Amino acid sequence: MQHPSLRAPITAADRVLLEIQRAIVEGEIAAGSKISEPELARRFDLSRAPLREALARLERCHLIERIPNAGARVVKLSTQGLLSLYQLRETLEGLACRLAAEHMADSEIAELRALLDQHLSTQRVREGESYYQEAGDLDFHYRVILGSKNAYLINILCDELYYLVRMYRVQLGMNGPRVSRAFDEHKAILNAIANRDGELADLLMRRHIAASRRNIEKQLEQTGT
Amino acid sequence: MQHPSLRAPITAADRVLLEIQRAIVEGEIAAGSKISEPELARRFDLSRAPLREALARLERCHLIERIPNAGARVVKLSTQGLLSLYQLRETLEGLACRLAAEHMADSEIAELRALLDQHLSTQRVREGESYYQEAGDLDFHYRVILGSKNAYLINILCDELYYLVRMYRVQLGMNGPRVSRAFDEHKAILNAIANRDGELADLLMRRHIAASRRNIEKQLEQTGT
DNA sequence: ACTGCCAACATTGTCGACAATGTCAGGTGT
DNA sequence: ACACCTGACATTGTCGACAATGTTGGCAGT
Repeated sequence: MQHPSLRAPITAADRVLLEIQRAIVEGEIAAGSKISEPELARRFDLSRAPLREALARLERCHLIERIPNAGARVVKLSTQGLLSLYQLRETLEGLACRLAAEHMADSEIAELRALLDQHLSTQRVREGESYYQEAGDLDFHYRVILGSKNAYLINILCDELYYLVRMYRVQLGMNGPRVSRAFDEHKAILNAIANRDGELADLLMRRHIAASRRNIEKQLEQTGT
Repeated sequence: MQHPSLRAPITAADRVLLEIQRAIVEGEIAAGSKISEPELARRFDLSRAPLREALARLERCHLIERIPNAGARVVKLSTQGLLSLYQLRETLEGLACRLAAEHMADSEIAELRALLDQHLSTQRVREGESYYQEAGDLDFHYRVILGSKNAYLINILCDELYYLVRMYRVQLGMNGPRVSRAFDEHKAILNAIANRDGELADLLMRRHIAASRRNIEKQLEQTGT
């Protein structure tokens, strides 16, 4: 019940999992395409045993769907799926914020504030360079989630849902939008947490994610169904 | 992304998964005890490959915890864990209720009402026989969750969290409490859903689960840490 | 020409053995 | 007596091969 990056020993299954996760999230393995165990085993030069272990975990984070005796497919992105995913995110990250306002140590809050200031400056320097914003946004959300101190909540958001979130953002080209707006919203959320106002932090986070959802929905409609 | 009971082909890993799940939930395999792959393989008379597949899914529903190269242990019940679990349940099932009020078909609502009436009568007949209450309560919650029509939400609650919920209830001997109260609360929730009042249904479900949590917490404090 | 059956193929599920890692008891040195 | 090292043991991770299941193309019958 801890974040996988913390688990010390790295096995072959772990390595191939990270590679396939990245490949799927970035679209290198196309959404909706079939997964062939023998093919992937050759490609990554290992046996099917650790590969199947990796596939089990990919299913856990909703990146693939398996049917017994029939194989696995990469998930397809859809408006319906995006809506379901963000409905959950709004509720869960709202809860995370409320709990973070109760449980985060003062030192953690200070670090988070420092992080935001740092992001702000790098963002001004590299105007338009959106990768930093993307990574920075994730970093902020991760810290708040971890601040909730609820192991199940952390597991669900960080290990099971966020890879999918990233997949939607990357594959729909969510590169440089909402930059300054998002920063302001992050700042407001942080202030609410610092004031130990869980209710407000909850509300602000839900709005923040709802805005993000509308942003992606717009993009998805333009791109096609 | 569907409830496992719907997946047609049943493999050896599926069978042993169900058996071990039951054994852990009912305490036949003690909480906190170490899991030995060779031992379980002998006990269920199969090879370690499908067993490891089953263990991967047990980890997914938080019944065991694995450490690479070191083995797996059955989870230990704790007040902290119970609190974390129920914090999540309150929020998630509240959301499920709100969505169910929006998405459940009239026919589904009618079936749910029939189910409640049936439970009420059997409960009156078999006063004190708590198994039916336990099963009936789960049945009610499952139907509401499924009524949300949110695949991710359904997956998290039914496949990842509810085995643990049952484990707490069974091992703490939550057999016959809160019977009539719970029925009334279910009825009120159903009415809110039938009236398409998602906000009220959300609130009532949260209260219902909070009451259940306090009930179990009391039991846990009496039993020990 | 179309439908239904059938056989050959490819893929997934399972198995037993080997390699790598972790654990623990016993011994040694201080 | 205590801490550390060491080596034998047990367990987990990985591998290649076999069995079971699903899929696909071709053939026969209507």
